[in-house]
Formats: sequence, C-alpha cells, structure tokens
Amino acid sequence: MLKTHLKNSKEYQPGLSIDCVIFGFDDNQLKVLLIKTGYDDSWSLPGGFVSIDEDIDTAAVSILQSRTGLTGIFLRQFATFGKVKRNQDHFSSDSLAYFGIPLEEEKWYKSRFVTIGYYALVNFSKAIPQADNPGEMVEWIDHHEVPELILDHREILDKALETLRTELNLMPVGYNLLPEKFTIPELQKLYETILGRTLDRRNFLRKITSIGILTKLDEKKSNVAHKAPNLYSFDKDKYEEVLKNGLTQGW
Amino acid sequence: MLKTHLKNSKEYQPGLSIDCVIFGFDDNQLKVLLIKTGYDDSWSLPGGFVSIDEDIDTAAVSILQSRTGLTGIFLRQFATFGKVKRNQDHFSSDSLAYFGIPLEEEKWYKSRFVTIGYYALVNFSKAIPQADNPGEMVEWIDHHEVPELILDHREILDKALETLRTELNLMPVGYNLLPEKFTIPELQKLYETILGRTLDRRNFLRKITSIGILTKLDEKKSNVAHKAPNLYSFDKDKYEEVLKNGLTQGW
DNA sequence: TGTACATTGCGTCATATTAACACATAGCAT
DNA sequence: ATGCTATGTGTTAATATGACGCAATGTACA
Repeated sequence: MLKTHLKNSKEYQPGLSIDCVIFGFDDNQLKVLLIKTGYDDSWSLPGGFVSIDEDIDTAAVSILQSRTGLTGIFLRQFATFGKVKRNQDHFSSDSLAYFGIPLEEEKWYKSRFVTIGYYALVNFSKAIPQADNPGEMVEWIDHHEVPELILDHREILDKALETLRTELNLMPVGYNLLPEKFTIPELQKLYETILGRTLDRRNFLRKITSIGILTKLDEKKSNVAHKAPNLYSFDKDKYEEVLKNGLTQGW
Repeated sequence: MLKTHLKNSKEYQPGLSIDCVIFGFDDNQLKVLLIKTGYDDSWSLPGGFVSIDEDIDTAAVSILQSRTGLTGIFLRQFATFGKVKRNQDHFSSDSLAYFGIPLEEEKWYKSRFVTIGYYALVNFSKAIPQADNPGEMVEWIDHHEVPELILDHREILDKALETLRTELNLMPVGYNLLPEKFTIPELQKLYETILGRTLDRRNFLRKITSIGILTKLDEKKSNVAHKAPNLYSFDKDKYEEVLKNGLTQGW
C-alpha cells in the first residue's frame, strides 16, 4: 500500500488517498492485483496519496502505471469511502518506523483518511507486477481466493466488482482484459467469471456478435484439445462507439 | 455554499467538501435546489464541509437536512471531483471577509478542495428551502433553466443527472419525488422529464404496472380538466424490494 | 484405424418483451 | 348537443430471449 520515495507529507493532499482494484483475466480466472507488505504480511489493494498539485484521476493513472507498467488503460472511479474510523489504528508507530517514516510525520499517517476507489481492467499478459518497497510482494490473486485485507479494502473490492457487474449491462467488456486475438468461448468465460454464473453458449454467441464489435479472423486457435475455435479481434472503432453510447440491453 | 456557525477549520477534514444535487418534481418540471450567495449573486449547489469526526455519508445527510428540513431521504453518492484547479481563485479575500472568515482561516479556504457529489430525490411539497446565511437565497430551479454556477458545479450537476438517468434503468423512481397519491400520467411525466424524451402512454402504463410496485386506489383525481385520472400509491414493501434487487430491464 | 468423447458452430422453436397504433370513455368548454 | 382533450384498454407485428437439437472438428486411446 505504501510507496517508497515518499515525499514530505506536506506535498500531499491531506487526508486523501486512492485505492485501485486492478482486474486481470488469466487461466479462466478473474484476478486482482494485491500487495503484501514486508512488515506484517498483511494484504492490501495497491494505493497511494494524491500530490497537492495533481488531479485525482492523474494520481490513479500513476498508481496503476507504477504497479503494472501499463498506460492508456481502462480506469474508472467508482466510489469514495469515508467512514470516520476506516483507518483508525491502522498504522502503529512500529509499522511507520519499519516503513522509514520520520517521527514528525507519524501524526499525518495516523490521521483520518478518505479514499477514492478506482477499478482498472488490464491485459494480464502485458502487466508486469512491480514491488515498490523491499520485502513487498505484488501478486495476482483469483478473486475467489482473496485473503483478508487491511482496513475496508475488502469492502472496496466488493464494491468494485459489483460496479463492474452492473456496468457490464451498459458497456462492452473484453478489449482491456483479453489478448488481441481471442475466441468466443474465452470471451464467454470472461463474462461468466465477472457475472458469477454460466451463460448459454449459443445465446451468448448470438448476442455478442449482434453488438457489432467483433471481427471474425480467418484463423483458428492452435494447440488446443478438441475442435479448434475460431479467433476474433475487437473492432476498436465500433467498440469505442458502443462504449460511448452504451448498450441497450444487458445480460 | 458556505454555512454559518462555521467551526474552526481545524474541526473539519482538510481539503474535503460535499456538494449535493437535490432534485424535486413540481409542475411537471424536474427542479434543482440552488443557492445564491448574498456576496456576489453567484449560484451554487448546496454543500458543506465534513467534520473531522463525521462519516461522509452522515455529512451529506446533514447538508440535505439543513437545506430542506427533510430526513430519511433517498441520497446517493455518485462521483468525486478532484481536479487540482477546480477551486483555484474561488474565494477572494473580500468574499471571505464578507462571510466573516477570520484572516488566519483564509489559507484554509483558498487551499485545494476535493468534493464528493451526492444526489438526492425529495418530495418537493414537503421540502422547506432554508437559507443559512443572511442575504442568501435558496430556490428551486427548473433543471432546464439553471444559471451559470460557481466552480465546476455545472459539471457536478450534469453528472448527477446522467447518473440518475442511468439508474432509472436499474431501479424504480418516484416514491421519493411524488406525493403519496399520484396518477400514472404524473409518474410518466416524471420519467419523461428525467429522461428528456417522451414515452408512449400505453406502453408506459403496461411496463410500470408490470413491475408490481403500484397500488391502484379506488379514487380519482379531482378538480382536473378532462377525464379524471385514477390515483395510485406505491406499495412500499414491494418498492423497497425492487430497489434492492434491481430492475431487469430499462427504458 | 476407427470409435468414444469433448468442444465448437450453426440452427430451431416457443415465449416474452417492445414498439406502434386503434378505439372507446370521461369531463370541460362553448 | 358538439367539439376538444386527456385517460383507460386492447391489438398486432417486430424483435429479443431462453431452452434446446444436431452436425462438424479434433483429441485420446483401444
């Protein structure tokens, strides 16, 4: 959660942080990028502070970039969390010392923080998880197997997934999560994983193709068991257009 | 925008404010509660600060209560606005003097603020617009005739309406905006006003009744020109249930 | 080599939902 | 009485959805 090269707290917007729920899709699993601190092995969402001269959206992009190496990613603000006691008693003096925080900065870290939640959809294979502190671990974890998280990060994660599910009814998803070439069954698995329920193969094909955002390639997936499925790619222009105008119906 | 009985700035969460877009429905118009300061006649959304020991949701409820006298109202957080320069140069030293802000507090008011947007749906006839400062005006204004607003309040208002339109597809609306007894044409007008387009009378009736949240009363509207329309009320239990589970289709 | 099996691709059909419209009724105005 | 306007109810065609059937393709293995 904390980042190195920390500036003096005066350079940050006081009492404000950003937490990112970064989703990736791999091995038919929806995964979330989580961070384990070296201090006490507690897990958290990647997050950070907002510089005093930085837009909040820019700060979110910057956190995402520093953790995945990626830019130009689908990133959306979904909620702000501001219960008084959400970060009460989180940082002990011991932990702050561990992170190399000077004594005079302790008060700042122990003060009340409001956090803005962003969720991102990233191409799993292109992301390079990046630790920030020595001893820190950054890992992709199946969203079904997320361990206990610090603070209200579990609530933030749940809300992000809930938002993603709702927005699946309003926009197409996949361009950001899948490789350039993919099969319809893979896309279906993605939808099923996000929604948490199965969909009928044949109805899915009909519906997803009728949106008009897919280009059928003259190529089949190789090295697969059973019948080789056709490869598709997204028609970026039409995809963007539908993203902007919204879908008319949901799943 | 500012409130009297201001506490010392140290009692507030620094750099954080809340702005409320309060919608009401009257005379077939969707209206927004706006505030005109006595200082320079500029218009703004009702807003306020967050006490250091107050949840953000509680702060929003409190602003709503102080401006309308209402509690237990539909209130939803929809976005947080945090561009660096969003409140740059807003408060002149003159204006702060006008509002009775001591000199030593000036810096606080001129610092960067991030604001959390909430929108509310309230029963127009039950709300009692309440001024907070002498010289201040609080008025319901048709959302089509909103004057120029301070800061990024126009953007906040637009985003609130956009969110409301989207959420109309996910939940029923009306319980919070209409009187206890109402007619189907009135409810339709509400939907049309929010959506900004007309709907077919007969299709609307079929769809809205099929949701199962309406109770047809054995009573007709009186004192109307032309044929007297039937009165309806909401079935609160079923309404709440649908609010929680969501609608399956939209408009 | 050929048979079983899992998966994909394409199609069908009954039902539900939506959009567009016709017509009768109620109440006011003249 | 007659016209005007808005309400209440019904009809129909087009479209979308949900639940399947079945053939084709490629692997595994007897």
